[in-house]
Amino acid sequence: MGEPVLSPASRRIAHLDMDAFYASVELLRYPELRGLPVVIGGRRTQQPQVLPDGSRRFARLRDYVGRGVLTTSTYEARALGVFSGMGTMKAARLAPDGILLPVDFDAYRHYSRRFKEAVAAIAPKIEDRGIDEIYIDLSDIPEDSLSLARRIKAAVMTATGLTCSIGITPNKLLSKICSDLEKPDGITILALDEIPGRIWPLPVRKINGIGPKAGEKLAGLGIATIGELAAADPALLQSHFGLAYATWLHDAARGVDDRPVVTHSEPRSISRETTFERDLHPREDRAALSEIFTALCLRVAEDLQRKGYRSRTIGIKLRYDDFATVTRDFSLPTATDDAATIRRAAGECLRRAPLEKRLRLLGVRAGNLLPVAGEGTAEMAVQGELLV
DNA sequence: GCAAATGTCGCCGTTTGA
DNA sequence: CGGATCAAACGGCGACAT
Repeated sequence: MGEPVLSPASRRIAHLDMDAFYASVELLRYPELRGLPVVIGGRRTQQPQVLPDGSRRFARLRDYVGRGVLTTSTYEARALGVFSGMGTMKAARLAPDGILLPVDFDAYRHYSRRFKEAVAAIAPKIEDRGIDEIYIDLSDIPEDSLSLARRIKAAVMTATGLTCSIGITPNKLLSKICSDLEKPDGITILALDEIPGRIWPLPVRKINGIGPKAGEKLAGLGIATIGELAAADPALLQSHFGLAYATWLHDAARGVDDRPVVTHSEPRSISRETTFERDLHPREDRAALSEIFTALCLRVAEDLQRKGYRSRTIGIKLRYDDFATVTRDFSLPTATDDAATIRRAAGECLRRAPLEKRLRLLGVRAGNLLPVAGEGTAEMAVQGELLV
């Protein structure tokens, strides 16, 4: 094709992130907890109890026993050093008086739907990034960024009673960084010529895609800030990270990111996993493990049926008592959503896994998904041809 | 004896088919 | 025919994210 290559028009992309989402939803329900250190999570956390006088009694962190982690904490709890992902027992040491609430995913999904609908009424080009954040392509909307951001925040507040933070920049990478800069309840609008002043002083870990490993490695090279990364010798980066990742690092540090806002996507896998109350031994606890294993397969099958997919590759995940993790896959001749078939395939996987150490977690995954009923999509046609 | 649940993606070694 | 080669698929695993 002799199409001329057009330089992409400059874009305007927002990243919207709900503030302490799970905790904030809980505060709608329990307004008396506002201002207190509140955390969500813990597995087997008790529901608040309603006393005869109508007041509520909440579980305290100090009373928690178990091996769960926190999903979210309020800003008051964060001030005490308590963050999401932290072991609940460890959080209890830091904030024994903190209020501990169980997770209620149905409630969070409900508010998630409502805030996304509210945004969609103003700007429909939305990319879902999980339950509490979205990207929005605002390029086609003729309204200045500040008033648009205010209008979106007001709509979210009206629909949910919740605050959010918004970053607006020419791309997803920068908007994701910016939505975090003025949290909570913030608006950050940034133009490309502000990158040196506002982005380069930040630590490299602020870049979405630089995690603990890459962060440590960069620190070892004396690279702490995004500006230092932007100034780093590309050859040095390439020698430590490989061409592909080094190129991405270099672009990211300079605020270069062409990824589109993707408004539709198909799931790649559906999985269920569970961490046991106590570590289980494959032989001594065979019956218990088998029961859990079958239940996980059943739940995966239910998920597949409910969402209208069949899977051709079943996988398992084992986490041992030393936290080492292994996975095994098994591909089927034809895609399935049947629990017994999944169970047999998962059993094949299990036979190939080491079973000497005690286990703390078991997971079952269905990959290679085919939409089941839907009209003939491109991928169905492709998958069909391969069998001819 | 801390460390959840769910999901995506990329890399790499192996297998397989041409 | 054996060998070299190449691409696609597969399987395992690690990194990263919310």
